[in-house]
Amino acid sequence: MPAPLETTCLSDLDCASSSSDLPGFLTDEEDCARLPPPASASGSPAPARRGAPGTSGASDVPGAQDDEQERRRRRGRARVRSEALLHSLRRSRRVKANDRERNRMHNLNAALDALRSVLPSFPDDTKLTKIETLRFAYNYIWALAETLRLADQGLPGGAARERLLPPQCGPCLPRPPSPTSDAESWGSGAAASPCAAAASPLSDPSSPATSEDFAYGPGDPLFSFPGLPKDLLHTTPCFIPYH
DNA sequence: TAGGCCATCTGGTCCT
DNA sequence: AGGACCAGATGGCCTA
Repeated sequence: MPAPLETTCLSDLDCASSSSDLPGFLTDEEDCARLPPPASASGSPAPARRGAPGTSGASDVPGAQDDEQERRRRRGRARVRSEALLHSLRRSRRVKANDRERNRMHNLNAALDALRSVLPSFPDDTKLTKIETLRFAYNYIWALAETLRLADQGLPGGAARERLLPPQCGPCLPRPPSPTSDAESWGSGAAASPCAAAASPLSDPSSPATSEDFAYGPGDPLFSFPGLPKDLLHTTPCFIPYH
């Protein structure tokens, strides 16, 4: 019965260490089956390990009944050993998998940090969350690409914006294309018109936008895209989708 | 105290 | 078979 392992292996470390000394593995159950009841309650565990398997005194007891009993005991011990082996094998694989997973997540976080480091920084050194970093990077890349495109066209910022503005929109750029079809997570669900969310904060600074509208409003450090034409900066509410 | 963010563990699935 | 990837669960920490 693997019960002792199940109940004692509460942590990975416990189990990892217990699996390392497996070759000499002997469960408490085996010890109890093999040994006579201890004379005192505080018997040291060392004596329990004495005697190799098969060297018990049962063999010098004559009688088929005793033989059968001994066979049954051996079968039981073998089953316990194989189950424990299986359990500890699974355990050590799990521990290794956990370790790999941890490393993988650390690498992912390192890559995220590298991404943060090339994004425009903020005066208050606010660390972007993971999701903010990804969204901001996406928008930032889009904004840079847009800037390049305008530069290629040789258009001044104002004229360029004229061409960019959708007719139904005020001071607003079209949103960057969604990287996925999951419109909800990129905030387009609420804004069939890309300007819907931005209209309020732009027209009325006293009523700041909620996080459902967009994350960063005019004056927010996130507006400071290096290299972006100034007049384009004021259009950013529409291309910083959130939620 | 509730909610957000994060790290970690875990089991399942896919790939090599 | 073993590793990579993924998503769900859980618990800790922090902030409004």
